[in-house]
Amino acid sequence: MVKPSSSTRRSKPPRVTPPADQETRDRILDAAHIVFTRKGTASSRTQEIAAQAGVNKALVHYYFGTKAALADAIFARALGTLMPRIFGILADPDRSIEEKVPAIVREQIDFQSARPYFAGYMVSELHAEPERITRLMARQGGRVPLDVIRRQLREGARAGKFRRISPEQFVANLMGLLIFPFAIRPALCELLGFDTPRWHAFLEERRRLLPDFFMAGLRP
Amino acid sequence: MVKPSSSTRRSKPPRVTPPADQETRDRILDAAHIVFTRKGTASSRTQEIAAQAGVNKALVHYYFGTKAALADAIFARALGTLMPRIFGILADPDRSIEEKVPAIVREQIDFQSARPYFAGYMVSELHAEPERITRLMARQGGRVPLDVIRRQLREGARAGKFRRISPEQFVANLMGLLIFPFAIRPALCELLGFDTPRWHAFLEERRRLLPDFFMAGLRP
DNA sequence: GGATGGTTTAACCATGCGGTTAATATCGGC
DNA sequence: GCCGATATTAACCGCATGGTTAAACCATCC
Repeated sequence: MVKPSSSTRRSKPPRVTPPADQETRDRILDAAHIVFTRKGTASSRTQEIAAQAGVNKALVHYYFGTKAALADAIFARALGTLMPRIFGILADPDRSIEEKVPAIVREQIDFQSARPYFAGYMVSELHAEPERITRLMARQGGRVPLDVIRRQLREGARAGKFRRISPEQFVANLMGLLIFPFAIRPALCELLGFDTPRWHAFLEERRRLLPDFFMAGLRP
Repeated sequence: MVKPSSSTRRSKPPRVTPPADQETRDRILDAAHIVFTRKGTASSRTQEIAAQAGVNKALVHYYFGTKAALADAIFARALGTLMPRIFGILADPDRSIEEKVPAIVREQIDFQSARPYFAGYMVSELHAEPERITRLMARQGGRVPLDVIRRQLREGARAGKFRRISPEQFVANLMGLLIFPFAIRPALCELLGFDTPRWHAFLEERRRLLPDFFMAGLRP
């Protein structure tokens, strides 16, 4: 635990916010991520996070002050992991929409498959505490960059390649198709009678289908 | 409050499960629905439900035994409201897919618009307690009726009208497109810079767009 | 080797909350 | 008008949980 002391340590001003040991800090963050994503913030116990991190409960408070602050950190981190994977690709001016959509589909199906609780967690938190995203978006990034995709959609429409569709609808459709099935996986499996292998088959099918389905939906 | 006594009352066996006054029972259910959908089961307090129902907290337990049981009741009720609206239409053998899709789109956008917390609540609960839906589906209905839609998709594909697509993918796509934006509304509004009027404009646009988008996606 | 200051822990505290209980209110039947 | 049942309440209980505290720990510097 005892790391070679924070490198950003200046000698004169006696620091106010303790930077604290980065290693244990990360251990707690990782533990919190596991617990929070699995159970949601409200049903998670700081004690369980501490245990998961192999650390005393008080230490969690030492590093993050309050459960809510820790929850914020985890949520912000999750958001920061997810959004660039979608909007990073969408904002690329050097790739056509026909290239971007399959790329995002592949990327997201891989990403979400590897993190079974991620989508459900995100949606749940969004619903449980809608103000949080306002707060967070204000602090960091801000709006999402839609100009590239807007331009590409407009040009495609002018060329008769696409139907007239706003980038907002485009994004809503894409995210709905990609994320929703993961967010409600247990229900979907029960509803459709999927066991785990059939779920994976479903995802494989989806990987092939979605790009065509989505692009066909774009055409007039 | 005091209703003309339960009609199902038999005189001999001293009833085990109290049928209890239907009117207050419903008042509690309605109150619980409001609180649970707004805050989610985990963050809701029985006290708040009681207050919302204008009733003593103990009475909630008198009627439903435990918070979890009440939560189950509310969730089952919500599921029973949502599913038939989608699968009732889908299972109709007398309407073509071209008729069903726009009907469901209209219906769902109206339904969800009138219940801003519904979608988020459903997804959250699904994520928080995945076993619940297993339990519930076993008790009531069971699987979802996909045969009609399967037949229609197959015939459409044979006629060259549709791409080859399984009813499972069909349903996943439809639900994702319809429900997801409502489930993450706060995030979507923040992300896309929507205020309330623009959100409604977005929904209007969506009402027009989705049937075409979806049907175009089906075509080969 | 001891003073200093960040790190970690065991023990503790206050309280919010789910659930229970025992007493009261209300009504239908006689 | 009283009886037996159900309906409703105020008061209470136990405990889990978020958060605090005071002490121990352990590097590092002089």
